[in-house]
Amino acid sequence: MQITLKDIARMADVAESTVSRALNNKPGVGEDTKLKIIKIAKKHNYRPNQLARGLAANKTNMIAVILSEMDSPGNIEIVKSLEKAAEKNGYQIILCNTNNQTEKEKSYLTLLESNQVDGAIFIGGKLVEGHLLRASFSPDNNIVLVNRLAEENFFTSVLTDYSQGVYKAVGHLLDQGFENIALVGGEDYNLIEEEKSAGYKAALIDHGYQINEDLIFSIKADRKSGYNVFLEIIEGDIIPDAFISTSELTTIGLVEAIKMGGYFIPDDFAVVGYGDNILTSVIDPPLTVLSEPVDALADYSFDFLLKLINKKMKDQQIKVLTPELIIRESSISKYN
Amino acid sequence: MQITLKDIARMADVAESTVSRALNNKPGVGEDTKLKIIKIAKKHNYRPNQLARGLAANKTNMIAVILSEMDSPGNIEIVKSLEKAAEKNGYQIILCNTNNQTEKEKSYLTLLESNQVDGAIFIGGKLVEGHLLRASFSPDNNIVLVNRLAEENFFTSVLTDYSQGVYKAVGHLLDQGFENIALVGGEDYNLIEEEKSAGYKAALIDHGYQINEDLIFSIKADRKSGYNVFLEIIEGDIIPDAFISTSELTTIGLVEAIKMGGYFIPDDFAVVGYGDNILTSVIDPPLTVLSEPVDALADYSFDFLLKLINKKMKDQQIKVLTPELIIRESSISKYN
DNA sequence: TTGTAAGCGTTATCAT
DNA sequence: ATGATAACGCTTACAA
Repeated sequence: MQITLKDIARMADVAESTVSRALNNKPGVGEDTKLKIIKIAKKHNYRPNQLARGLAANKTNMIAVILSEMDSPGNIEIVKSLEKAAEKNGYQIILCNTNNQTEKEKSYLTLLESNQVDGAIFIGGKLVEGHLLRASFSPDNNIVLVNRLAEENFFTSVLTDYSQGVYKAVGHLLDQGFENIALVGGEDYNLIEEEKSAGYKAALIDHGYQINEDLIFSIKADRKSGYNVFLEIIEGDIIPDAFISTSELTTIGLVEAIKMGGYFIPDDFAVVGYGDNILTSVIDPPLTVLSEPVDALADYSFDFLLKLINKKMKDQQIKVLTPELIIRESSISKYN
Repeated sequence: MQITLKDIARMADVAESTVSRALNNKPGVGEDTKLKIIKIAKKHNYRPNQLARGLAANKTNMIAVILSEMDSPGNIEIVKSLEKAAEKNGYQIILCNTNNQTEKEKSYLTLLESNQVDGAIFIGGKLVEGHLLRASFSPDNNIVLVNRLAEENFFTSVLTDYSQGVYKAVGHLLDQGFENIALVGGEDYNLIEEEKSAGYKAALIDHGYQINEDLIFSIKADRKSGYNVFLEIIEGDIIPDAFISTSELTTIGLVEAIKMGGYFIPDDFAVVGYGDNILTSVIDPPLTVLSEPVDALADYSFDFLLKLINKKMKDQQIKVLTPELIIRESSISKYN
């Protein structure tokens, strides 16, 4: 069995409460008794039982980070950044992966509802559903959303401005002389997808072009779908000369399909992908990408969560960050 | 405030213990009272406080998975597989990333020592150090090691047989007519690196070749080091015609450097990489790789941990799994 | 079948 | 400055 507060109290010949105060640096302990207690604790490698502590203090110093998708290096980057912020503030992170399954999300939500964590950050995922919305109604459930939208915007959230991102990408491709730009977005009917196509359309119109709905594709955000959509497209009536792909995995698949078909990037098709990370960086040729502000997403969301936990958040906060367009070979026209 | 057992007991007009029994499907509750209680609990969306439950029962149904490296897709695959196993057995996973930092490992170890988790699985990382060894002495600390060695083998562990893996790779390359095979391994002086070079040497000798120590390289297991080691090698005296790279990230860097130098794979240099996953699959040309048995690693390690937790492990167990050589274009000689 | 009560290891309140 | 004690929400003998 582990050594407990009580044991230490006995050994130091003081009350448990004194030991607790001493070990937690709380006022009201004599300097010498404090030293004595600390020494004994160290000697016996004392570790406070966090369950008991959490139960008594109603605070665990743990937060849950709930990930919709673990195969996205961009998400992993956000997590790593969150880890740093958490460590700096004395919090530990529980990382949970839902694989976009609502059931798993519900199950992880109980971490919050059963007081195992002080708050939760949800990264990515589908439009917020009822269970999350209901949970958010309790002021005890501190929730921050990252890159995720809800019909009604009750949530403290940090968002990437996909609309702006796609707008930039379209502008760049038009500059390069590409005129038939296809948008490959996610299939989930949700507001984020709407944003993407809004940015796409706005950019085209602002530059004096027509919108062709047949060049907007909604597919599952995985590699295979990215691959298949290209096969489908080249069988179609309108063949684009450029692609904007708005998820990491579809980008991978799309590029694969293009190369497998014997076409060249950017000569036959220009490509703007998503996410500036190890996965997209391995692709040949070097890919122009919309780069997510991963560190800022992490910093803002952790900061918001901390404020929620400490009841320092007066009004609901929403922070919108703009992705950066990093231009590389895959979108540079040979005619330029 | 959340609703508690006591509240439900009051509403149902029974004792708390009865509620506890009813909600935990324990014997000794009348069918009708049980139904009544469950109904009330459901109606009020009751969630047991897991801290209190863990404190009372000395069991949290959570395990920690402590990852040395989050950028390795292979490790992520193991985690995903562990998640499935955990879910099936009613456990929740706390995922922790140490980034190979001993300090972080120590800090996460307190999850075990402070009873927040029932056990821990350590994936990858350096040779086991004192803190882990000491922790393992307490029978309360249920620990399983995956792909990690200790000087003294006190740990329940699941291992990939890197020696066998490299042995296979060398044999294959020799078959293909490559005769100057370089081994690019990790820098950490630890037993795993020794195993790799042991497999390398054994294969060469068994096939009647000499060993050239200058063809064995020990570098940091990251992308940049993989890149740099190639630059260094082509400046050297002996130029190899094939590479075996034993980590995912060095493989990426190595291939990059080869291509950047204007060389072709496999014509100028054959390459056998490590890890059959999304990252290595994106590389052009398709890479011959040593494929880690990720699912088996996960299944065995979770199974072992469960046995440890339930005190069903009689003797210390060590399971060794052999990686598979998946042959693709990058190691096929044009002269064959 | 059901209730009573002790106990898990802390923190926090109130005396002293 | 220190101690005694209740409380956190649950589980589990033991009693009824």
